[in-house]
Amino acid sequence: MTTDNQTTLDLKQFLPYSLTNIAMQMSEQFSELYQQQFDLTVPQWRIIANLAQYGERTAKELCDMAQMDKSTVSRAVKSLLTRNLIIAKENPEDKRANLLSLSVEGNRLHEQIVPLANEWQAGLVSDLDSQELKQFMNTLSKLSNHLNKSV
Amino acid sequence: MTTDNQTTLDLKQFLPYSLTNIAMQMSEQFSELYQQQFDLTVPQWRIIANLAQYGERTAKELCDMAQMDKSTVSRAVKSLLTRNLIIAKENPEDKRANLLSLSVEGNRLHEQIVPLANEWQAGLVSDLDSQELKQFMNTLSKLSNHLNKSV
DNA sequence: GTAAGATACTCTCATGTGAGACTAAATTCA
DNA sequence: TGAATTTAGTCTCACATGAGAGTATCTTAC
Repeated sequence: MTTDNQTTLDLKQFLPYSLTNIAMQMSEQFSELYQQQFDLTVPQWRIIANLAQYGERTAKELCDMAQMDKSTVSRAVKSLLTRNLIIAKENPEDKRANLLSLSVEGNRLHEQIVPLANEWQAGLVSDLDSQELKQFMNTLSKLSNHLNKSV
Repeated sequence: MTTDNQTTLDLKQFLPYSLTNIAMQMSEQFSELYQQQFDLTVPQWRIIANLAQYGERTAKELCDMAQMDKSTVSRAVKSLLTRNLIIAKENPEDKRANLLSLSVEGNRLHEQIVPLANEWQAGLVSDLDSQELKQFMNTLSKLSNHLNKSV
């Protein structure tokens, strides 16, 4: 790939541009699977998925893990609590920061979505062989590391 | 990569999730380069970059190219017009759809941003060798094709 | 050629987001 | 200890976004 630093910018090769486009499409298409069917917003789904994978966390930790604003998380948590999909437990080590975790219903919901998610992704990557996918994930995590370094 | 379709979802490996995170970080970090310095919003920058690369286009075409909502494009175009960064020319083939293009000032602005963008990306991918980058771009475009097929 | 439908764009309105003020709790430092 | 600072979370406000109505123009079908 030759890039002329002076005058030319190829958007297809420019990552902040093309990756944003692709990520938006993915998120949009995948979120159709849970939005109407399970009445979850994107932030709500992200919280549930993180609690399912990583267990008990505080709101702050969820902000950091999923790169969401504290207000967004605060609202999503509030709504998940009223729907009894998550549980808040007092944190013995810090009374400001409740420990959040999935309720039985929340877990059941998550278990319904997981196979849909895995199927969806299997379709998405069906054009790639496993070596290519592995390589792609690897490069992605290098990029992610680089971005986190410079913060 | 082994995935248990029944109960497990690894968010790090789940593309709608991890790609969104990475794309958001990229866009955020890169946009710092043009937001204050050149007083451009993200949609404004995207329009300028597309007009620079692809020449004269209608608002509708910009919507499709950059996956932006028609309202968002309409507002960004309006503002770029009042700032004289772009020019609207009547379209002989369709009086509803003006042909938009960069003005001299718009071009000058773009020429200032391009080297910053290329430098920025060069830093981002500095951990990758050129083969790895090429492969990554290739996989990205396969994913993009797949997403566009299913729309 | 005209009526009916589709399309490009603008505008209005409802909603979600993020910045920043605020409160309560924890930590640091003297 | 006690005072000053930091931190977690909520709330308010300003703003950007996207859905949908409205207008002008173009296309299709009879």
